[in-house]
Amino acid sequence: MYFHIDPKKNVPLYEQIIQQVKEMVAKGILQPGEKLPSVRELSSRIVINPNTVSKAYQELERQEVIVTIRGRGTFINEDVIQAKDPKKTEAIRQTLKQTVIDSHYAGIDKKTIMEWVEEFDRELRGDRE
Amino acid sequence: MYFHIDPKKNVPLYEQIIQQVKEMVAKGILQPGEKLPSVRELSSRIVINPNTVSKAYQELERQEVIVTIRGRGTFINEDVIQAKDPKKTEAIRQTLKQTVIDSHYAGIDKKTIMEWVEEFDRELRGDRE
Amino acid sequence: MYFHIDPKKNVPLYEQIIQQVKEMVAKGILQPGEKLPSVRELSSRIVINPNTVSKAYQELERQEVIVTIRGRGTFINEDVIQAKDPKKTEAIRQTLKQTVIDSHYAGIDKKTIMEWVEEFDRELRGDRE
Amino acid sequence: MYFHIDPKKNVPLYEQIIQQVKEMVAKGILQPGEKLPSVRELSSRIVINPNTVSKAYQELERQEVIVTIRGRGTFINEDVIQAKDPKKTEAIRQTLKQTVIDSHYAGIDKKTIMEWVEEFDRELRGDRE
DNA sequence: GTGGTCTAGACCACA
DNA sequence: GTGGTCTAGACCACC
Repeated sequence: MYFHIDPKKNVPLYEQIIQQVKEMVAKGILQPGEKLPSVRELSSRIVINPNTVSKAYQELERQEVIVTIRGRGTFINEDVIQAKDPKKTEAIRQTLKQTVIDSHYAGIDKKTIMEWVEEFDRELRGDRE
Repeated sequence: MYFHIDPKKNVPLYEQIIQQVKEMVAKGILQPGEKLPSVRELSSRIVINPNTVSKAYQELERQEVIVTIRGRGTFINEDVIQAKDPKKTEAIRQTLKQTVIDSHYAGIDKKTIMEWVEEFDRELRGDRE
Repeated sequence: MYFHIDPKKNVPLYEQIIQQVKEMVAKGILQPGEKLPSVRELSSRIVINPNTVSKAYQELERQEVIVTIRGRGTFINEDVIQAKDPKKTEAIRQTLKQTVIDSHYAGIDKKTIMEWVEEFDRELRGDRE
Repeated sequence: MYFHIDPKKNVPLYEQIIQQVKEMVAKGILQPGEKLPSVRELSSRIVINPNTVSKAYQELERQEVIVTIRGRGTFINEDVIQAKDPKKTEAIRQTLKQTVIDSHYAGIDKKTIMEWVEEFDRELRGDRE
């Protein structure tokens, strides 16, 4: 369970933590019920301010990816929610549209995009379902 | 040639302009050599600070999507560059990966993603190639 | 006499115990003079730290809901106090106000709130008075 | 548009801000589209750290009570959402239940509770609908 | 030990 | 000017 945080990216640090936890959960690297490192531990491990880790954990809890139990720690939620939120869906659609346009300018063809989607999807679902 | 700018989105205004110009060029709505509205005209039309439009145009010129000819105006570049920049490619790959993960949490399956990619790609290339 | 403790709730564990004891007393499920399980017994039954149970009992005793007789155990107080504490009254008023506001945002109308109050009140008083 | 923040309450400062904004919006004191004081202004006005105000505003935006426009400020949302979230509804029900129980111990009868609900509800809806 | 809140002060992107 | 992010360091409630 490794975190790769890059302060040089323009993605906020707390957002990078969120993304990586969600990725690890989706891939099954983090199992439901499993304990996450404490705020203090993770913050010292990736050399970052505890508040930043805390912010990431709170957002993850809001998204129901993790649950925090007072005085005990934070844990991966037992049942991962897959709520169909129309707004969220539209946001993803727009991001994807922009990605396709950007790919066009970067000389990446549709076939490559399709292969990448296959690859990422396989990483998430292929090995367990 | 219509712009849909939404200040409520968390995408910066200048970025929204950039995206829409690039989309219109990629779709062929804006043809090479075609003249863009002046900074002042566009800024008054979409009710936005001229500096913001100016920033968007500067960035578009840096990306070689448009060219500015002093005293004449700004125009769509004659040949759209499709440079294969490894950094840009990797950035797109990462964005796509995150989109696939987000889709997983939003309950959007691979099939839907694939269809969307098809749809967006068709909009860009289908009608002219 | 069952306890339903949920560590995932953001209500502290000791507070959940307090609330449930008070509810059972108010409903008549726990009768005046009745013996409560010992700290050790209850803590092992609901799988919780004994200190947490102890804290709940101490607070219940402070509120004169229960009394502890050294060497004999803890018991429901013979006469439930209904002291009119202006501070407490104001606190309840404020909580209720916030609940009405939250209901407004949650799309719950006044009628529903009234029905719920009726329902909860009936559970407390209806069956015995 | 006055804020009454009391650091002595055990309700977090940022939560007090959230509650008061929601109350003012529900009462019509703050109209849709109206601008809220900037983070810096409000923080200096109620003598509180800007980060605390910022946290309150971000949570209010998440709840779609306000919208923030980059570089311009924060505004009351044009259409107040009244989403029926079962979890939220259940949480309100539980809070109300606890309030009724607490009222029982405080010697407050059902009639008083009903009157208070009437009073608070009138403040929210009575004057405009 | 755990996470939650708050302060003070800094820097940055955006308009 | 606006809000967003991050750091450093403190205090508190809970378990």
